[in-house]
Amino acid sequence: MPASVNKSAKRQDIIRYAADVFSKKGYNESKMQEIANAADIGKGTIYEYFRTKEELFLAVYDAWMSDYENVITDRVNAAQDALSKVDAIRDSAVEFYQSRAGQAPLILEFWAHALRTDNPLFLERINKTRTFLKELGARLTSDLVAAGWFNKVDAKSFALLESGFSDGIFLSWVLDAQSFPLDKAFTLRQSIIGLGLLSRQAREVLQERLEAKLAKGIKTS
Amino acid sequence: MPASVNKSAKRQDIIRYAADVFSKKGYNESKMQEIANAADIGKGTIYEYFRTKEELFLAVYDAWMSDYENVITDRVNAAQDALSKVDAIRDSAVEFYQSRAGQAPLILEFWAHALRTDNPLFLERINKTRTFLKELGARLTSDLVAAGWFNKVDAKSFALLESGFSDGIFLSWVLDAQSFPLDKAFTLRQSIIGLGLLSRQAREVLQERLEAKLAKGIKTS
Amino acid sequence: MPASVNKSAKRQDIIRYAADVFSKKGYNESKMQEIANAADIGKGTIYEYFRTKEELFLAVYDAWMSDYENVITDRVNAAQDALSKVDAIRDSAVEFYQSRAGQAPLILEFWAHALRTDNPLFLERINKTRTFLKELGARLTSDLVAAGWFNKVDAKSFALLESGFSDGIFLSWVLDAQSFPLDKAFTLRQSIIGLGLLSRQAREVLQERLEAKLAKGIKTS
Amino acid sequence: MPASVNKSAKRQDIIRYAADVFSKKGYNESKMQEIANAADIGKGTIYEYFRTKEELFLAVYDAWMSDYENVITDRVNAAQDALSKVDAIRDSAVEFYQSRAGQAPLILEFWAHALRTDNPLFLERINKTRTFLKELGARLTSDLVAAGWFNKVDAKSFALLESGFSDGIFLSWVLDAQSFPLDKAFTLRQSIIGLGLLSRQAREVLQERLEAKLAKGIKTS
DNA sequence: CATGAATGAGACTTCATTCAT
DNA sequence: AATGAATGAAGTCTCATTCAT
Repeated sequence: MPASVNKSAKRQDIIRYAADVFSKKGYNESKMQEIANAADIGKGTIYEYFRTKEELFLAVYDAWMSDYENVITDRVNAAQDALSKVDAIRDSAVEFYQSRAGQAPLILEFWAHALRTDNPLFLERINKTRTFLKELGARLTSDLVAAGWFNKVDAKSFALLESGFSDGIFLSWVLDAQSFPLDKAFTLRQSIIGLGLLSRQAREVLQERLEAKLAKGIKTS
Repeated sequence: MPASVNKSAKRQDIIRYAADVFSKKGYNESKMQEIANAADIGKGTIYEYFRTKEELFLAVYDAWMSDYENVITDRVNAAQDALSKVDAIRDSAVEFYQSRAGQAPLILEFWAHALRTDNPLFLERINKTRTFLKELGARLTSDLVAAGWFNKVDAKSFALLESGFSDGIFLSWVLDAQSFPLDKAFTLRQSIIGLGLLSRQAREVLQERLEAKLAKGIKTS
Repeated sequence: MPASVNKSAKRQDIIRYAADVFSKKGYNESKMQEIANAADIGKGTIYEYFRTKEELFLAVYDAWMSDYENVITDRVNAAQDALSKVDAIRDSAVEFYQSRAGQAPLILEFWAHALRTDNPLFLERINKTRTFLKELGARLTSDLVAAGWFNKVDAKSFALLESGFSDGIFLSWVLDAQSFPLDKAFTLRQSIIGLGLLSRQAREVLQERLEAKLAKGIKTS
Repeated sequence: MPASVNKSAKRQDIIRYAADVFSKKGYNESKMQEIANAADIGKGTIYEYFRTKEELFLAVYDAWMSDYENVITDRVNAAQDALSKVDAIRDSAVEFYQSRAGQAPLILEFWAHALRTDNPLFLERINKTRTFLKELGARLTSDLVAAGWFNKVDAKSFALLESGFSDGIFLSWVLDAQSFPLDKAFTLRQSIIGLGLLSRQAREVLQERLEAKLAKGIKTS
């Protein structure tokens, strides 16, 4: 009779409603009672599915990030060559963030919470996705170098940086109240990364030195 | 006898100790009593200088960001030409973040708090620094284009993106437990932005299209 | 098992215990913890039934005054003629106050609180009972005039004054540490009001003038 | 140079300003800082003249009541015969209350505070004035009986009751937001007390019994 | 399984009072 | 004498969590 007929489905239900509440109020201002009301269940029922508020919060983040990884994986697998795979990542990231624009502050809340809680699971979960993205990025970068599209670049360093770029654009977008088009920003990012800004003349002067740096990456010494 | 002999100095004292506590515990887990203990003053004394916990939190952020802006302004002013000014920004950002590595989580905490509080002062304060950085970045970018170092690029769009890049790298650094050298990352960022990753052959194919995108920026339609 | 098995009964319980505490300590010196202890419940439980301390205080007063009005109404209805109804009011007032002698200071506390709080509900509640008593008094006075027991007197003015007399006697009784018999005082009051103090000779001199004043009441000019 | 050049005068100053603040806010909501501001002195200065907030409060009440007693004493002494002395009391009471209408709630606050504080001085001070009034009233009543104006009445009982009547009218006046003319109410009171309400016929029936009660007063059995 | 009444630890904030200047 | 910065005890109210039904 209810929308969710088994434990797992109901768990998903709660996560969905909790995500809404957490998004709007942040972790500390979200009350278990409010989440229960949103999910139209009793306050005690939440505790049948999650031991603590923190565990629920983690589950919400986990659901978001798993969705994110899955969307990207699907799109990347569907793309034929490295170049289209890169586009696939960019497009799925943009679409994903935009489709959940209302919940975007949640991500910041997770990051902040992960840094302040004693519970190591939060940082672990964050790094799971970060590692997924960095490895995927490094793999594609290597492919693009191998295919002759890219100059030699330290793939791991670049992937780390690039995932930072993405998060940074997303962060700007959120702090600026989503006032600029996210897709355009990601496209511009790609143009910059691809072409660089230097003029022909400047490039002639600096090329050698900069190529060395790209190849070396950010490794210590 | 006391370290601080006047109201203003004592206020700074409290801000300094509060910054430590907020950094370690986050906003909600930081207790006024704990801050008072750290500053070795009575709990009530804090309220002689700050009306609420939130006001103190804002003052801590304001102090941080004001310092940041001042450091950058000084270094930029001391630099002679646009190219060294760009380096000055990069260097002062890196040094500033590194010198306060322990308080880095504070920034995330502010961002998260700003997005959920009803108090508009938080977002306003954040945007003050963001605007400062974007305008400085746009100005320098225009100079570099005018000087022939850069190809034509929409300066405001690029500055927005670049400040996002910086925040993103900083974010990565914090979430990765500061496990990579921040200066190397910023240097690599600069190489990428300058030279781009495309190989000579790929560049020939894509140059025209990408240059158009750089000139256009992220403006809508 | 518990003394109160439903929400409403438990609410009444809390009101009863709160009345005790408020009576003994006054509003400000009564602590929620103390009331909770008296009622043998958790501090938080009070807040399940009353949103604030003030709301609880109002509920205590409301319960007292509702009881008071009900007692009087019952007794007045049971009395046959106007004269016995007047006695009924006097008797029920005296008995009511005496039966709750220990809580008498509460009334003063309400009056004082009502005059200083911003919450208009307090004065409204006070005036509800005052209006009830004044209207009842005016009605009976008119009946007694009509029945020839009383000379012509402005019924509303007299009722206002008489309810003031009652409160005044009660006030004296409380401030004098309840050191005189309340019933005797009310009886004496009734004798004075009925017969007046003037001697036969004085009456002859003053009767006409005073009767005019009684008929006129306290209306302006 | 200052308005008050000696300790005693400054003490009076503080009392005056404190009376204003206490009147407006009540005891608990009046803050020492606020009183200091009103008196345009430093917070600590109040403590040069009063040991505690309660002592200041008591001093305010004492000043009020001393003024009250003095006004009445002066007017009563100026009156020639017992009958005019009675009028003098009534008039000075009415005028005094009206001249300080804004501070009227203060009296209630005192009464309430006296009943709840452990400090016995409050009730003692209240009873000082009450005794003054009751003794004065009893003396005048005896005079009026002796002079043949009044029937035989227990003077002490009547004086007790009558001072209760006065307080009761004052109370009504305050709780009804001073919406009726106080002088008219006191005049009506006097008419009732003098003449009584009973009609000629009723009086014939009840006279004997009521006169016995008046003579007996409220003494216990 | 589901619930929601009960709980009490704990936080922020207030403010009377002190005391060094 | 006058001040006001400093204090910390104390109070109201919140809310995650429990558990009997």
